[in-house]
Amino acid sequence: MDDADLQRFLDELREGGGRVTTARRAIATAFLDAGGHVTVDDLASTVQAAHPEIAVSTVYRTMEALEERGLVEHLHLGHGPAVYHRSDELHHHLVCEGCGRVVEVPEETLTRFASEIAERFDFRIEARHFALPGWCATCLAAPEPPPA
Amino acid sequence: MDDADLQRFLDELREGGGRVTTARRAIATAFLDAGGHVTVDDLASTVQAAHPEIAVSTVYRTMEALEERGLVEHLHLGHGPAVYHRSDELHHHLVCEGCGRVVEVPEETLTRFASEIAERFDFRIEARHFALPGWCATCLAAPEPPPA
DNA sequence: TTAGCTGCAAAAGGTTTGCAAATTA
DNA sequence: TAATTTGCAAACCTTTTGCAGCTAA
Repeated sequence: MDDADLQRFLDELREGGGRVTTARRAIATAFLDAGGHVTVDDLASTVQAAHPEIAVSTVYRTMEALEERGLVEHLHLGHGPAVYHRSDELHHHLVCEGCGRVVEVPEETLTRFASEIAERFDFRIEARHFALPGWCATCLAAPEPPPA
Repeated sequence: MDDADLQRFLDELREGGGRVTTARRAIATAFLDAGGHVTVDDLASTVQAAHPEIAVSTVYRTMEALEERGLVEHLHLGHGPAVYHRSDELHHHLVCEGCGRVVEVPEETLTRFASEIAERFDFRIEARHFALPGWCATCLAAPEPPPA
């Protein structure tokens, strides 16, 4: 993990009048160590190994605080819990409905599609908050392929 | 509502060894009357007006049975409960994260984008199960526009 | 000192499940 | 009759909330 990142997270927390506590330091560290697509539950387990007293609700509230400051973002991969990732990673996500595998696709992959939608439907697609579902090649070839 | 549709729903239920009960008839009727994008809760309320004893769990199980037979499909519009629609309406959905408005877009709107994704990422997008989030023109112009 | 956090426990939503009793075919 | 459904209640899972006590600034 990059210590500078942790520093930045904590600094930004303080800047908005927030406080840096043991829990927040531990959660931010766990998050940065994990490197993408972590659930609150993942973070809670990691953090609780060293600090069993840190509550899940604190993890929720800490991630919320980081999100308000624009440091992290959550997204929904499908059913199940939301995952968090650093907000400086601007990619979209494809999720296989068969195996759950996540494929990251660069932002600009959607550019043309998004402007088509904007033009025809007067609607600005902002597809980072929910993953695009579908089927990966492996699952398409598998014994139990997707419906239709 | 089209009586032929109800008939078809009930027939298909019977064909697979399923049974047609008072509850299922009432639920199917309520669904067809509603005409798209109904939650289980919507259906339960409608149905319970005449049959207070019909349980929500029965509505879940009935819609599941209809879905297994390919008559209906559920999709997730965002947070909140899933909605059901007839599976012969093959469109995609845009949902405004500001006001919740749902815009239906024809299947083929995604064709080019989907083949681009297929080619570049070996992944078949199947975006009917989750709506595409974004912002409608009204909310974009509103006092509190979307982040970023 | 005092606004801002924390832990805990409880609650809120949406959905699923177990089971005995009722019903359909 | 035998297999399927039902109603009810309880459980589940993720997330949110209330609140008294604690703590960073």
